[in-house]
Amino acid sequence: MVASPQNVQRMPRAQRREQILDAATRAFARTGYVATGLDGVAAEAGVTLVLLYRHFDSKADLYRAVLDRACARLEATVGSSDYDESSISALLRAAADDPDGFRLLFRHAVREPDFRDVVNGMQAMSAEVTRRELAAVIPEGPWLDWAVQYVPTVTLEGVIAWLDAGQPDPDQAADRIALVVHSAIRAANGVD
Amino acid sequence: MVASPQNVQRMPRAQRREQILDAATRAFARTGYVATGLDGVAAEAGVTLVLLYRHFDSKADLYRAVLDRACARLEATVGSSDYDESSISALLRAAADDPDGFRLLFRHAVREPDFRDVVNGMQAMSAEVTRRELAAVIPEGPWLDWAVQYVPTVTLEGVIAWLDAGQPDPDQAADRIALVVHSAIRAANGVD
DNA sequence: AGCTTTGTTTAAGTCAACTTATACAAGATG
DNA sequence: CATCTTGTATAAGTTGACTTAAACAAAGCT
Repeated sequence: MVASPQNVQRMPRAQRREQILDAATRAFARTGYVATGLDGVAAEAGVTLVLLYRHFDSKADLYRAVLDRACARLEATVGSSDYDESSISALLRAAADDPDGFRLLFRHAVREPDFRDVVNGMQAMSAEVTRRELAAVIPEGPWLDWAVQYVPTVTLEGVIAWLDAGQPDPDQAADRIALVVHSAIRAANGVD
Repeated sequence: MVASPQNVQRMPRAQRREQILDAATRAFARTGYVATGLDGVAAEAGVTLVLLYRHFDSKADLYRAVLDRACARLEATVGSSDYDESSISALLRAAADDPDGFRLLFRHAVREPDFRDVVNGMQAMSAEVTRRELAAVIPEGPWLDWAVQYVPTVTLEGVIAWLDAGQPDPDQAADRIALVVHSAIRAANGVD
């Protein structure tokens, strides 16, 4: 005989799916894809492991769904805007709206070869756009390469540090991160 | 009957150990602890899987040895110096001396809870020293927290980007990273 | 009331990666 | 030459995590 489950939280399918995605985002944001077990995800969501498989075909499928949603949210807030002043504000807004997703994308997903393709929609922003913008200001050579890698990192890490610091005044934050970014661009052109 | 191995590279035990550590550092630097298989490490070292176990008790043991050596090298070059101008030069020198170890420590090991303790000898540098230095310049509050996390990251990512850019002129690099670091500190105090 | 949907429990299957065991080949050394 | 050390090859044991299956309970809708 099977014990009868008390206090089961029933939910329409779509809503449950979202709730699982929320929990999975939190869980994966802590330790990334490989090191995070589905046990942990299920526990975080407060449901059974089996239920996960009623909503997603596999671990990879779930992870892709998590990343896709995080990407979609990010792009909805940031858009394909050029890499100008306002885009830092937009990034801060996006990070505040979905902190776990933001951290997941930029602390883990970017270094997971199997899923890099999902983030490529934004590596366009991060790499190609940046290079085009920077190439107009920095002469060809190793220091341009340096800046192309460094500037996005400085931006994103500034945002993440802002999240971790408790999200003080977003407008100030945008100005301050912009200051650092500009100094990085100036640095790539030589100190003097 | 067993095929006779041709062209076996014999080596004194200590030297083989170092060679394995080199290969393991490269392998782990690519994908971190969990996602890197001992198969891959053995292949990278050009030896058999079984031989790994003649030198190290387990995967965790091997990884610890790799991290310990990378830490030791880093500390030998950087020392427990204060966080002043010269320490950026020292970091660049250390990174150039052991690029794979450097990347392994600061892109992977810092986010692997099971092995964080190994890196703690330098989280002293990264966290405590930094906080003391910054607390003298930045008023208590969320922006101090922001800077305490952001400044070390800006420093280390600057170094890694420099590695990836082909290590152009170390002296220039030190000046340029210092410029960005100082601008981050200034930013934490407000833009104006 | 009866059917569908959502959920649980329990159990078992699969598979990759870590780990250990055994036997053999060949250089180094006294 | 005898022996120790370094190395390979092959096979099997172990474990943890992903995955599937089956049976049952209860909420919700028609």
